[in-house]
Amino acid sequence: MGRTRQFDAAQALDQAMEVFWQKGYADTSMNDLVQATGVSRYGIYGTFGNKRELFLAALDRYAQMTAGVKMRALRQPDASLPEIKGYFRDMLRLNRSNWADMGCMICNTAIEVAPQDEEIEAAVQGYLTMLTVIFSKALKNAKANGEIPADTDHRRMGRYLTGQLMGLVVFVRSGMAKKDIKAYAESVIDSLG
Amino acid sequence: MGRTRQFDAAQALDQAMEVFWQKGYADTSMNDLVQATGVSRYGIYGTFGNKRELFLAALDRYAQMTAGVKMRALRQPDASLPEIKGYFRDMLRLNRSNWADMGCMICNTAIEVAPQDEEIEAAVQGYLTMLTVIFSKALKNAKANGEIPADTDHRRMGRYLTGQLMGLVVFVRSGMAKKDIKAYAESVIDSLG
DNA sequence: GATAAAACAGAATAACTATTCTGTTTTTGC
DNA sequence: GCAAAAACAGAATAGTTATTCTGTTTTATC
Repeated sequence: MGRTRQFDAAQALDQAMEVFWQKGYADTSMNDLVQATGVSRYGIYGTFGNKRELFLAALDRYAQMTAGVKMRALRQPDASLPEIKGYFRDMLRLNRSNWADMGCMICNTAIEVAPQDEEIEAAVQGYLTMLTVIFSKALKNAKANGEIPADTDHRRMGRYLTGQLMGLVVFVRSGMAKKDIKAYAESVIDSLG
Repeated sequence: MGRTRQFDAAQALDQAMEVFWQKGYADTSMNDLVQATGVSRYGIYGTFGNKRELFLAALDRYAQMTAGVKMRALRQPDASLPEIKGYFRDMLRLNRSNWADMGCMICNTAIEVAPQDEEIEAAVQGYLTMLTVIFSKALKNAKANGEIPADTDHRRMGRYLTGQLMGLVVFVRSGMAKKDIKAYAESVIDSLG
């Protein structure tokens, strides 16, 4: 018995994620979240715990979305160099969409929250490792295909690409001119040979 | 006439800079600044205006310090490839110092504040351009010395290095394991040939 | 339809925020 | 030493914050 819930928790989480992604943790108020989700305080606290736990859930949702949607092609078992290059090219196309200058929530969180919260720091490390693993696997395939030199350390290069991606999303969020961001991304792509 | 100031404004600015660098803008309170600097509210407001103006001054101080101290060798008129590589190697040494995991204040500000404040966004762009110019000049010398191919676009490569540096400082601030950060930095250095 | 359980909207709380105000102390020029 | 100006410490203010509480409404089961 009891009244039925008036909102969709998954949808509310998506909306909360977008606010946290855009404004960061400290600058997002519970009021912002109530407004953005249309869910009352009661509903938010009852469903997600508190602000910090909601943030953790939103961050995880972001990582799932990134891996599941934006990196779909890159995560195919046979993905190799073309998919890596395609990913960096797609970033520039997304850059013209709604997400124009929000950057990457994992990177934003690494900068803003990780130094002050061990659990969130550990989560960020996990997501960064996930990115590195995704790149590494594609690089391993690229090596098998002869697309890159046979003596490439694909793990190390995977981390190298993750770092270059972080540079890209910093540029995006910093408000840098699109042409300069594009030139940077092309440098990354060109470096892959 | 009038009472003499009891504090050194330059020193207070340095201390404020360190707090902002570590905790970011939103999470630093005026109380934090009063405590860290030992200067009263009256002194801070009278000398620096308000929190935002103090932050701008601290950010500029940081950029001057970075360019003037950390990049001293790189800014010599005849600096070339060895100085670039040396800079990335030095970053790892600094990484074991007091500034262990604070990252780069320009990057932190790009992520946290730039999207919400046009003036600060413009300042960040200026500092990022400054970094790119410093790298570009050294790369131009490297080209003249035959250390890198003659057809290198040194401006573009300068920005590429700035982006890779941003990736590095994101890793540092994220709390990544030192060995992985080191491997990343070595990848950057190796990419220079 | 009655009842109990759960969800609701929004008021209340307690702590914190940036900034300003107040009364006191110190200093310099006379 | 006196007076005025400036700097001081810290109280006061007005606003915001995350979280909890209160009273009302809705729902599923009997």
